Amino acid sequence: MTASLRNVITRHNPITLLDSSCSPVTLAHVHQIHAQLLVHGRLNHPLLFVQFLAAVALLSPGNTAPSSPQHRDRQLLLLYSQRLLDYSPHPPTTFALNSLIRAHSRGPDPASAFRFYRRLLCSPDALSPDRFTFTFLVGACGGGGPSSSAAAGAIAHAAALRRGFVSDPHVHSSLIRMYAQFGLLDAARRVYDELPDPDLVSRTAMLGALAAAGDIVLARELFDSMPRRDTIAWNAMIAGYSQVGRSREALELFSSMQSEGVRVSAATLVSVLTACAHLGALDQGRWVHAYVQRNRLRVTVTLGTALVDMYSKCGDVGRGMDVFRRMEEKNVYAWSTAMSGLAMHGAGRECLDLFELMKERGVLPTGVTFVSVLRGCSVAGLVEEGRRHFDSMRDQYGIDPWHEHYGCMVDMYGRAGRLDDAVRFIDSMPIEPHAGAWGALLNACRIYRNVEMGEYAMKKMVETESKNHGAYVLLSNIYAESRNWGGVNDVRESMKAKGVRKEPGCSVIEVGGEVHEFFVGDNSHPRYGEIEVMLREMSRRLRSAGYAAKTNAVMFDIEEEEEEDALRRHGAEVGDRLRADCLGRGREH
DNA sequence: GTAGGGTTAG
Repeated sequence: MTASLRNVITRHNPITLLDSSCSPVTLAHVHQIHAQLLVHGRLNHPLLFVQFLAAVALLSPGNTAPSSPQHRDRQLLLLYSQRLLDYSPHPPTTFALNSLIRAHSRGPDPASAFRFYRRLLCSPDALSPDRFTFTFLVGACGGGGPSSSAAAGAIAHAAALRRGFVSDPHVHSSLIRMYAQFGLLDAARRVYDELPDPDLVSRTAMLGALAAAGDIVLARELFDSMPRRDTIAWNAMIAGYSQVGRSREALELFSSMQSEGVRVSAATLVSVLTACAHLGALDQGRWVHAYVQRNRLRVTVTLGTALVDMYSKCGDVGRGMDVFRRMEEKNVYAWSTAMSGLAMHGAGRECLDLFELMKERGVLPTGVTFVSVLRGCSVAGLVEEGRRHFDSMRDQYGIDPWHEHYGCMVDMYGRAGRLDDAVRFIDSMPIEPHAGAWGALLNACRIYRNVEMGEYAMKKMVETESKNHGAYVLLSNIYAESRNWGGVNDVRESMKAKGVRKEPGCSVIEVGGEVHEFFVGDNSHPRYGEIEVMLREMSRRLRSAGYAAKTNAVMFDIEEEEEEDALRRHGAEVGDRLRADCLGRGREH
């Protein structure tokens, strides 16, 4: 039960039917409380009446599946508070309407917050909006829900401007965040520049806006220029680095944060875990997990999800599932993350079992969930089941498949060797196939050595995305596997002619908490000499154990004699195996 | 009596 509602009951009414541990509060509870308050005549006090109204309105937020009983209850609670307002024995106040605007800003239809704003303006009691009104109203426009819109946000902004509230610190920072949510960086900046000396919160909001727009350099400049930085400001900067994939900088900043003695929060750790997941930095990720346990931090859904993701992406899916099982609350993010981890590690059946469990628990899948479901089917070779799930997306959940889902389906048919079905599937697509769909087909052609269809897929892929080097590399590998060196050469020539460049491959490994990055042919590491000696030794032992490097298909754009050498240092396929076989040993799994 | 900035899945 929320503190505010408890206060209403206990402070003013000694007879309470409710014990403080009974949460969540349902409509039935509210009826009981309402009855008690009425019986004791408490609602005759305007102040208590409006406090009750506000408490009921604010019980409603939360993202629950539309089909769940909690969701219906929450909707009804919102309606209940409106009825309280409609049938109130007291004239409405700005406070009461603010509460409803606020409640709607967190609900499923934030735009309806405007209904109460209008009611405020048109009220016969000459009410006027205050700084709270605009903070809630602007907040209702962002959020990214189905009814949030930048146009509504601009209207709220204009109204706040007309009434002189944009320099209120709360309104100011809400405006910056709202515009940033719509990707309107310039609008956010204009608001920001309006104040000569924005406070810490507005600065942090602007920092976040810059980072979200990808301007991490400016974000860092703002961060460095801040006269004061609290935990949230640090979090915003670390999250910014994590989100744009500058994971090492995220970890570096986290380390400075600690040496400066700034308090670390759960949100900090979530961003740090994202960075660890990106880098495959298992040791650092484990350190974060230990930190959580040592400090007895509550494993919230967000933190738990980040841990599951980190363990899965760093190769320890078992530990990830341990964390997942222990999580108290599991939302669709948590389930999708766990499913993605299982699919990633080839545990397709387990991924699908988890999907069934998730539905049983009343959690509604999203498009992202279905990406994991289809991957699970793909890796487990469950073509028919995959097809059923794919069809259920639209039929049962009203989700129109995205490019990713079509790509997964092609991959599924392709991996199963059903190349003709894959092509038929592409032909039947209601949207224009993207490079990824052709890429999946091309990859299947490589697996099943179908040169002719591979050439066709390559042609289509290049038509869709002329600079996609992946297409060239895949086709070149097909030629290489069939020992068609002329074909390999042709691909190389045509890449040169079209100015397509293959990005140098890059491997990342973490040793003793430090992340090391290696590009193809890169010998700039300070301990390169030692590494080289070790690689030779590993190569020798692998050979004596009967392992033959698969050089024919992997190589691209490298001279034959360099091949095996380069493979040991790098290589998408073989490099990973080397790493898993040799360096990964000794780690606890 | 109400409020703002940072955190999770492809």
